[in-house]
Amino acid sequence: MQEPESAVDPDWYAAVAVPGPFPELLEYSGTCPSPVPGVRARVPLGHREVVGVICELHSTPTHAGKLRPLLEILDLEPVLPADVLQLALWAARYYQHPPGDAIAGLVPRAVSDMRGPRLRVSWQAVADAPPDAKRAPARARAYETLNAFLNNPTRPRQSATSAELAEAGLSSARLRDLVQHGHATAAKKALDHSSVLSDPPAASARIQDASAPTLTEEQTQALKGISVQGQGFSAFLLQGVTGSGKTEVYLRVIRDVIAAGGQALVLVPEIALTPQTVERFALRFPRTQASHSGLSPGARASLWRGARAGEIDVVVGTRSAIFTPMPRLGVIVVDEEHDGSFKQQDGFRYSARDLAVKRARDLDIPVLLGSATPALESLLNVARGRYRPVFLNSRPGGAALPRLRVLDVRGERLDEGLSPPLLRAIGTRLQAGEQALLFLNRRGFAPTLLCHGCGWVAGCPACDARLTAHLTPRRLVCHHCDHQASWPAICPECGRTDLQHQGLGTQRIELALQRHFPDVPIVRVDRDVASSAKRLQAQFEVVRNGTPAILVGTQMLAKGHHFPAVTLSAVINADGGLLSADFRAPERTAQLIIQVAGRAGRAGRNGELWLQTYQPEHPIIQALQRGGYPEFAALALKERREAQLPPFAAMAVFRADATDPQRVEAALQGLRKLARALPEVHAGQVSVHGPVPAPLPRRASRFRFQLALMSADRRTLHKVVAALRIAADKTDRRQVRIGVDIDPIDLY
DNA sequence: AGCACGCCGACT
DNA sequence: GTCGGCGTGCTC
Repeated sequence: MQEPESAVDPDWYAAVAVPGPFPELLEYSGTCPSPVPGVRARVPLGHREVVGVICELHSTPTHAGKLRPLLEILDLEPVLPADVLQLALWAARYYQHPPGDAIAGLVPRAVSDMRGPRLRVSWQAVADAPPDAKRAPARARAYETLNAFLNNPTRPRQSATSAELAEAGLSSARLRDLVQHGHATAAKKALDHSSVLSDPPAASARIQDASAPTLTEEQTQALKGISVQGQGFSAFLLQGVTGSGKTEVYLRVIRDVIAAGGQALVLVPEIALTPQTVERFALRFPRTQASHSGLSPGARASLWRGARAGEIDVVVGTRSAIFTPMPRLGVIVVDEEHDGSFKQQDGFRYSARDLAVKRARDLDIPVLLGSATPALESLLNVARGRYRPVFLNSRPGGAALPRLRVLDVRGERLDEGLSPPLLRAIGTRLQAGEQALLFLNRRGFAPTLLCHGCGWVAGCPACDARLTAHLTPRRLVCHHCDHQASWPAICPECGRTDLQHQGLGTQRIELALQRHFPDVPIVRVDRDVASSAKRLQAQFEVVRNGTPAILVGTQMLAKGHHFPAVTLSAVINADGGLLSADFRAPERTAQLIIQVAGRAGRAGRNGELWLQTYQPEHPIIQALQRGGYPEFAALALKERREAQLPPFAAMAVFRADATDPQRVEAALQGLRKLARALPEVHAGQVSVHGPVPAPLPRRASRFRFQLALMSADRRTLHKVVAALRIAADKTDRRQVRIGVDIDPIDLY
């Protein structure tokens, strides 16, 4: 290929993060004015041009092969400041993800378009050389389409973008073909997005704490224990029961940081990032901004710009906010640190919580992890002296933690999953003018639709899963791939009308409660309701006035929201998480139960938590009943230690999927074989498990397998994983997709 | 990922 | 000859 060779010798060599599945940075040569790492550059890549981020500069080449010259530096100032760039590169290495791809996902599109050059390609027909309609009819048709588009009588134009033409039915390949044969000319035009970078927020008072509540004695002690100023790196685990005022402690810590001219980053779980959460910070610190995946490109760019320029004091965001550039960052807070949403579940599978600790260490600033139900990982870090524990044990206002009532439902005649004692207890609370909250981990009406005549079960055509019956709208829905089907009136197998729905969903509980308590509003909160923000707000409005009501819902109910009038909460089916094959299921179940408990009995009223279970003697339930979460955690840690499972071992999982099940298993079988030949595996320092089919073996028409690796030593494991990944990269992505999940939190 | 190239069968 | 449809291989 002909390359316009630069006449002069290169002055420097740049390692560039280029979007794509490249295991390393790509190297280019450059001349004269040396750029700063973190700026974008236009570079040639194969037969195209892409935009990448310059990560490193060297005076001598590193790559053995030929180097092509970098085409253009696109920024004067880095789009990624050095610390964020280093964090992202470290994370790409740690989580074994292509660095270019990792970095491409971080920078807002409008700030830096990494997902392909945002170049508008415009095309123009050349009139004097139409193709021969006989020899090349397809080409002639393409030419005609182009001509017709440009000479459209209603809207004639000089040129057209490739996107417009694609809509008119001309593929970019066809257009390129026209250009190649001289029937059209192409002109490339860069898209201007400089306008996005403007509007700095008006300077104003940075702290407004006139109305801040006085701290309780315990909060004051906790704050003393944290004593953030000038202490450098330190990781704190703030263990506070629900309602103990953790947020107020965060606010005080952040206050001091801002007063000293610093910035603060607050990470919250996806489900907790509500306008109310942000408002809580914004009232105290006017220069607060929310960061989450739903931001418009403009808002995202503006946040990025403002944070980078130091005009924003507090960023409250979900996991991706960990990469926000903040030049004067003084503290990082991770609220509900045990929450699974801090771990990205596909692609670049980083843990924002763990990266928060890493970033704090790099910057030598404190990090504050808070939870009522800390992850076992974090508790072990306390035990090993890596995190400093801080406790908040009582609830302001003197409300006691709800009493745990384990309700053995064996032999009870349940009405739609509800036992008579529970119904009576709810009735009592309602009569006392109070509210009740019922938790069930499944939305819809019923998880199974079954023919009583022939045993036919409504299944998903694309997954190994049953379709869940939904009542409003009346449909069958796959909760794994969103496949929808109509709810049949007769059995498609045998034609009988004897269709029964089995199992419980939130809609079904809602109906049953309406029957039992016809005069009381039943408020359902799950993903189906939450898809409409207005509807969700309307639902909460009913609850907030404090008159008798019953809330029914999934996870969404268990987290974050304040329901002051709720005095009874119940887990309808506490057994769901006790039977799972995933060794982390008990931990998640216990956390959920405690979270649900936390919804009841606030604001001075004592509450109760009911657990309906078929296994009242189960160790998890026993431990929770005896000593709450700490007792459970001690038990669970002991079990994990004995079984040498995380957090006592490091873990990595290779996940593979393909349309052909044999191919997937064979690919992982190959990796396993390779692993066993490695000395670390052979010597037993690293154990290999599988390959086994994923718990949901077929999802969205793809077959899934996984291969797990564990080791007592993280670095040994990393070494083995790195070696295997090189082999995995050699398998054809188009046949079998293989990805690595470092520190997985879900085996799914 | 994106793109070119080469090979194939089908059509004209 | 061209036209498409694909598998295969490469990109500093």
